[in-house]
Amino acid sequence: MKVTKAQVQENHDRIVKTASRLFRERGYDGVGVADLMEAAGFTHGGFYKHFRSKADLMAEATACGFLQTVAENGDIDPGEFVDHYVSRAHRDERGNGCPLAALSGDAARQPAEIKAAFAAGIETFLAALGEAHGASEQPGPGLARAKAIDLLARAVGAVMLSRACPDDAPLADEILAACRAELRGSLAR
Amino acid sequence: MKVTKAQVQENHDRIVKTASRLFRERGYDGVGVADLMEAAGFTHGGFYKHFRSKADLMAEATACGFLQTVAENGDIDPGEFVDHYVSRAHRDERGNGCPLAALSGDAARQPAEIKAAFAAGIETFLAALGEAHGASEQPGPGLARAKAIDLLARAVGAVMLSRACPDDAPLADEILAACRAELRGSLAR
DNA sequence: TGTACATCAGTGAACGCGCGTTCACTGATGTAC
DNA sequence: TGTACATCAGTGAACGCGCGTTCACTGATGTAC
Repeated sequence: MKVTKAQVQENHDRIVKTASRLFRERGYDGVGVADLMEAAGFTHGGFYKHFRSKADLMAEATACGFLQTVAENGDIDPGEFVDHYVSRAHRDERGNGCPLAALSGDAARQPAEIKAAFAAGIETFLAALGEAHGASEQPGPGLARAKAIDLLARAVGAVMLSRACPDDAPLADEILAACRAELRGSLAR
Repeated sequence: MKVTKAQVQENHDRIVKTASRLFRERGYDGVGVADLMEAAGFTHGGFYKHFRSKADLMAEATACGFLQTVAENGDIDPGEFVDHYVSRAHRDERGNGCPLAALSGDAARQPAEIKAAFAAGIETFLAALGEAHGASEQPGPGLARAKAIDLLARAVGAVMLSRACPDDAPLADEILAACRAELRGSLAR
């Protein structure tokens, strides 16, 4: 049965948001089209009325995840960002966390379409961090940008290494605590 | 046909080494048992004479990758480590590079068996970095360990973010350059 | 505004394909005498 | 040392299963008159 235009848009958004969460939880290859459509409340056949391919959705869902994450992390100063990002809560909530920490390992093996979504996401992140960072203490935009890049890489690396450890390993929490402390120290300088 | 005991061991090692390289190149899910055995010069049926399951091989191949990587990065000082690890050569040579940068995203979704191999690999890395780092300038072992963890997370994060960008994106190289410069600055302090 | 018809989002069965794993078989190796 | 036999690494066909994608169909929506 046909549905209203507004309903189509709403359904499309629901599929993308569901995919965005599931991809972050299980990886791109860990979520099938049928899985995903069922989780969004549909049967799998309708998928290709919304997307040309699974890769298309992957790109769209990735961009959606960045939007959500940057909105949550954009308007806070670097210290707050570190505490929020390099945390057990973030590590344990993959589905609502940053796509960089959840999917950048997968992205490296994906087609240019998906990699482009990551590059765009990183730039958005840098712009948000650079503003907060640069405004507070850095006069030169170039230096502030390099510092923002390093800050992001450190935060992403810390969460990823922590996630790679067994859930009950003390090392998993130690990594977060050590990186958080070192990052705070760097920001204070 | 049966083969000599020495040949069995040699074949086993060849399968593990081949898997270690292929997994780092394509991810755990990107390499099938048949693919892998063919790349090592065998037919797929013999796989289960060497391993109880694919997951078993994944753990063994991961440990093998860490051995190789720590051997290459263990006996150098932190500055050399940074230049070697946070480099275009490393980014572009996934198959012979560090398992942390190639597979820690995948590891987060794998069974405890594989995660344990990662935790062990990280500890080996920290021991190697901690010795070089701690001996040269740090008196307290606790601080040296936290610094080694942060150093590793930064290096891993930098390579992973660079790999997530399209191959021809300036951002990919910029990330490596910025993180390398910031890391060198931190080590100098 | 009311009617007839074309559109198309969503359904559910079906497609070919590659996956991890199992199995009967082969034949050189390793062992017991 | 020589012979008979059990072992078992490697072969290649086969298994059930889930994947991404296609397709004929349905029926309410949107549109043309």
